[in-house]
Amino acid sequence: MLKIYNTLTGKKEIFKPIVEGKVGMYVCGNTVYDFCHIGHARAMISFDVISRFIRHLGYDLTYIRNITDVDDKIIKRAEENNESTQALTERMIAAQREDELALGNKMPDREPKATEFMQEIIDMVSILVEKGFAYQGASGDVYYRAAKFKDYGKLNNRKLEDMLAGARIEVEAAKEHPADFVLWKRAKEGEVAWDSPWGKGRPGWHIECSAMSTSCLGSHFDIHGGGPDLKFPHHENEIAQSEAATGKDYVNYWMHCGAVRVNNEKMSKSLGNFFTVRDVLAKFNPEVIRYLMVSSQYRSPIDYSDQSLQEAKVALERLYTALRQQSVADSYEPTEFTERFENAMKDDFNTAVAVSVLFELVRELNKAKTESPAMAPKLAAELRVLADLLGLLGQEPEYFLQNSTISEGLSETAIQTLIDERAQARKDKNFARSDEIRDELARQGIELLDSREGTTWTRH
RNA sequence: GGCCGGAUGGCAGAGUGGUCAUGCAGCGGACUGCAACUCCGUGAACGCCGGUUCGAUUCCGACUCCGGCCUCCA
Repeated sequence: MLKIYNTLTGKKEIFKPIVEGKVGMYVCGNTVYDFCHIGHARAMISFDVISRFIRHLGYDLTYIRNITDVDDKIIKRAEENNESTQALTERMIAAQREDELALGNKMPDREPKATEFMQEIIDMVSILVEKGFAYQGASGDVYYRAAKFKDYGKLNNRKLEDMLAGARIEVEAAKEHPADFVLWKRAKEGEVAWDSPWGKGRPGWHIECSAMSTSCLGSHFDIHGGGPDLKFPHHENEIAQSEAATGKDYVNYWMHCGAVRVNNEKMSKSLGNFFTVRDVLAKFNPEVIRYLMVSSQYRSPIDYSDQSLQEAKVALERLYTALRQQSVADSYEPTEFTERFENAMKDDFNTAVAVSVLFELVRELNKAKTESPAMAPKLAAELRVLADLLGLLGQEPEYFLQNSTISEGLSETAIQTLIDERAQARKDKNFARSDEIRDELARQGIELLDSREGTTWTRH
């Protein structure tokens, strides 16, 4: 039985889909005006792992993740770059896909773009206007009337009155109430725009998700996820729009991953303290990032630093070392490790515990190599299957261990030449020369491992 | 000010009302020409003050500190 922490209730709840055996999940994706940073990577990886496990449990999952390709920041950035918004968003979408494939994610079933759902968005705004939940202000923008929706604030435990006190931003004169937000924004001269009953313009940020999720999954679906900074106002506003428009419950389980921090501060665009996925991929194998994300529970904050990446890398090396030169059986009987792994994952996707099970399995595998060789391939197979649920250990061990740091260094042939020379020296009992070679390679980050079968190496 | 979430061994990070997390680092041992890998063993923790309890790191309350949201941000 799967338990999920629901932001809406603040509790772990037993998961029960609306339609037995089927799950609809909508995750808020990125606004594509810049490269993905590590915070985006976390959200994408978290929900990838969640989707894998939901499927593993046998549910027929439909996983939707949108792309926001109309927005003020996109317009601004495109202007700065002197390119069209479309050229900018297309470039960034391609870059995102590249990053994500490198990180080992499986793609969502569908990635709807806001620009492809204009009619649905306009229709929903029209309904809200008709029902009195929206109005066109003096500025020409259409606003949502927050005070009219009695449950406004239910996701964040907030009351409209309380929010006034803390309002830090100057209220636009055209709004009836400070908490009102834009559904349709009037275009300025030269901006990308679509025709609407309220004049040429573009959708507000929140309405696109209400329209796309409803359009892809229906007006009431199981899971809605996103990053921690989307809880308010984005998801609160989505609830208000959707439930006012349809008169029905919108989403049963709201899920939010934790923040990635740098120096104990949230990594964010506005603080400018972000590292792009590309920055990190220049220094580490992408799986190292994935391991870092998955080694904590998805809701906990993660501290990002070179040191945390380095530690993740060392941990992964241990896992891969166990699979090195190890045959993997085609089939196996699941052991207690599978059960423990699955139980951890069923408890709100506790990947930290699931990963610890992987390490215990590895110890068992390492022991089996000498103590019960017939078991080893089966344990190796089990390890690979479980790790794959987290999107880990999909690479060839040799590849991971010998290329894990992408940097200039000794070529493989140069390394092999030295290893051959050392083998001769050892045969001649010239251990001084042998150690000299090993030390020299160690200085270059190459660690040698002697065994009966010969010498292998790992690049650190 | 309002609303959330934290505080665990040297570091990272789970979890539990009374026996094990796990990884890295440390220490002892096995293996090795010496190492490394691996294995075995081992020390080490639950912010502070009260309360409940036979017993609390785990439950309850106060306090201190930290983070997030309240404005665009995964």
